[in-house]
Amino acid sequence: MENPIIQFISSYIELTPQEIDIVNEQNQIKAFKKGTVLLTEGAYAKECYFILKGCVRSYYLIDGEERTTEFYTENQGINPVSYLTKQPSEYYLACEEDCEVALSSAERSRVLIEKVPKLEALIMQMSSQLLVQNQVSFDSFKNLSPEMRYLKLLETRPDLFNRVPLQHIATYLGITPVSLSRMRKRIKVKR
Amino acid sequence: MENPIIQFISSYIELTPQEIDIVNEQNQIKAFKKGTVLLTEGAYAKECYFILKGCVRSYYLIDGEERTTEFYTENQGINPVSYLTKQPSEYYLACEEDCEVALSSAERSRVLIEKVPKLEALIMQMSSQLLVQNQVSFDSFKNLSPEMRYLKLLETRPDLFNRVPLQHIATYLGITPVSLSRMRKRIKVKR
DNA sequence: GGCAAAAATTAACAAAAGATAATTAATCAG
DNA sequence: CTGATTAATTATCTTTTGTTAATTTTTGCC
Repeated sequence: MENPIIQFISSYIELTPQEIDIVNEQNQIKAFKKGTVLLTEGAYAKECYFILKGCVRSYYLIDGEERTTEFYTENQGINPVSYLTKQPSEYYLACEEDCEVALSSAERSRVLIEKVPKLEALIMQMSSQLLVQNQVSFDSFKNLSPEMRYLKLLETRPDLFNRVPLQHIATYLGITPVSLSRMRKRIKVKR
Repeated sequence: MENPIIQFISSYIELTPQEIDIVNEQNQIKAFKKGTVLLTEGAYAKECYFILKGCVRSYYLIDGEERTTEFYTENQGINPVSYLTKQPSEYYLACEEDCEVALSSAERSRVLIEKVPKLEALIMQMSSQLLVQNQVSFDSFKNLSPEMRYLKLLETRPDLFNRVPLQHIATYLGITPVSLSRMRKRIKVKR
């Protein structure tokens, strides 16, 4: 059975057996226990991630409160802003479940692209795709009410509700946990 | 006096006179009157833009209401989602002022990169920068209240308030024009 | 299994936003 | 300059969210 990264790459471009070996060589996989903090506010992100298994949450700490901005799950990549800008991170990354994560660094990405040049096109494509996704998400967030955001999340990522505490989903939706709880009750009564 | 695109590129990488000529050749500049719609919902964006002068607004039409998602002004690039995905656009692009805009297309970008390969690195860098900006904007939007978003916009882009109607700023901030008007009054009274 | 900690819900009240309608102000074309 | 159109404000009322605190439920650990 092939590893998930090769599977992922192969769904975009064809890799020769030699190239698969190279990718696997450059590949570092680590396991993290639930609760592990991968990145802290103020720290410099030295690595980017690709989730093989589990769930990682990004959040800001504002007035002592955690404000969730994203949940990353299987087959999602994390390019911390701090990793891209080389500035101290403004947010945290923490494992919400036991995780298996593939790690890469600027240095290792460089080597990998050097050895398998056609990966560069894929990376550019993914980067553009990431931008699109982010933009679409932002637009959708702005265009929807909290209640519609909640209902949409229920449809698009129902698994999240069994994987992370509701309070984190609340701040992800841009509301307080109390408000989410109230909203859920309201919705139940409606039908 | 050099044209703004050359100036812009030169602030990142060094261009030889020959390269400047090539860039200028591939460069198409158009003027649009205020009110011109550059992209319509359902249409396929064939071009991307770089604003030399003026202001372009992106907005969705939802239940007959315009919901502004971005204001693009001088030295900002516009990569419509539709341009990147080759899918019909979900939003509109319209000139809020008389504009001067540099246009590019997939074909022309390809030729340009072929002739000036070092531009590819710049484009990748800008793409990554765009992703960062978008992510930071989204996070900030989610972490701030409408009032704080308004105050922040006043600080970071005060020019907008003299360039576009408040109603569009309102939907950009994620609230209704009526609510913005009320908020402005509230803030005045406070001090 | 039972205890402690964390999470979720509920209640009550204040603050802000949405909706609708009416009024005032500003803009623009002839 | 003026009338017409568009934008902005104000008022009123409803709905939703924020805040704080108390209570119930769930989770995790020994």
